Amino acid sequence: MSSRSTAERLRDGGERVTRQRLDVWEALERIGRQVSAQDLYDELRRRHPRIGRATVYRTLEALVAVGVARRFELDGHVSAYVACRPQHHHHLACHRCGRVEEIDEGYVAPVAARVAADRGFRIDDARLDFYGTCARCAAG
Amino acid sequence: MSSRSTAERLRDGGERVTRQRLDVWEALERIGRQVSAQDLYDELRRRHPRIGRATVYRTLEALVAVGVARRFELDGHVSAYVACRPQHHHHLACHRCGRVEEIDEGYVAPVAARVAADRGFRIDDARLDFYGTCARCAAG
DNA sequence: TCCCATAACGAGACTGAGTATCAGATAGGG
DNA sequence: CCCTATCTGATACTCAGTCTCGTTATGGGA
Ligand SMILES: [Zn+2]
Ligand SMILES: [Zn+2]
Ligand SMILES: [Zn+2]
Ligand SMILES: [Zn+2]
Repeated sequence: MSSRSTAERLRDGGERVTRQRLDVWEALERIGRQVSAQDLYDELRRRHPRIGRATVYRTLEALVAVGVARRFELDGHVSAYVACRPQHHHHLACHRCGRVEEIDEGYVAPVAARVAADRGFRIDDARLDFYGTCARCAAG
Repeated sequence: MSSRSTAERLRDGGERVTRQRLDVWEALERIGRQVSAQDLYDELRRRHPRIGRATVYRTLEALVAVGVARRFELDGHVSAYVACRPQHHHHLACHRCGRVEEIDEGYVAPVAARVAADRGFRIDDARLDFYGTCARCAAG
């Protein structure tokens, strides 16, 4: 169950597991696409009217830190978050419907290795994001 | 000369060429690394005390729009800008010294083609960014 | 199970990046 | 040179994100 794996991830990262953090995670996963922190906060308050604004923001960063969510940048300088496989960093985002698909690490690793070798760079992190129109939106 | 090419780029994009826009471009290029809009504004006011805050922000977006600069996201949810070859989108950023090197499109295009074919995605734009330590910082 | 140190929560104040407004200035085509 | 659409800059404003601090609750240890 995904909420259990998130709880374990939090514990492994030295973070406490709280009701609120699981609520945030559940909402993020249920939405299933990229969403701004503010919109997620509004959504959460419908089911959990007492949840705090700061808690949502803090929790989203915690989820990113333990690797089950990822922060994006939207147009207009606003952050958005998406539930995400741990350690996964590469995405295919449809800017029509907002759906985010994941890209396997295998596509990227060889490029990183070549760049590191060619430029003498020690690479700690990589981000590869493609933007376009998903198959479903292109059809419909 | 690079400022002339920037002027041409602005004109080609239907944007006017003003003294302030060239000043912003010149400062951005002289700095030669990623810089926040606020820091660039502070820097610009030393030489051009009457330049307006909004002008700097607007101009940076205009430079991005015509393809001679690129917007980054720094930690802490702050945008940073860097002078950039037109249409160039891929970078190698040293998080020790802030230097940004460019990555040739040739590294990325084959990956984009494979992803598009495998997933039925029509790709409009791609971002590939590597973060790590540059050769100079690793040595020193 | 109970305790308790410590981390997380929540209400609300605060910060500051970024934007809107608008009167005045200016680029640039005719 | 003129005219007008665009740009500038001073200022006010918005609102995403953070901080504070008193309260609550987790989770490890007795
Ligand atoms: Zn992912
Ligand atoms: Zn779509
Ligand atoms: Zn570049
Ligand atoms: Zn460096």
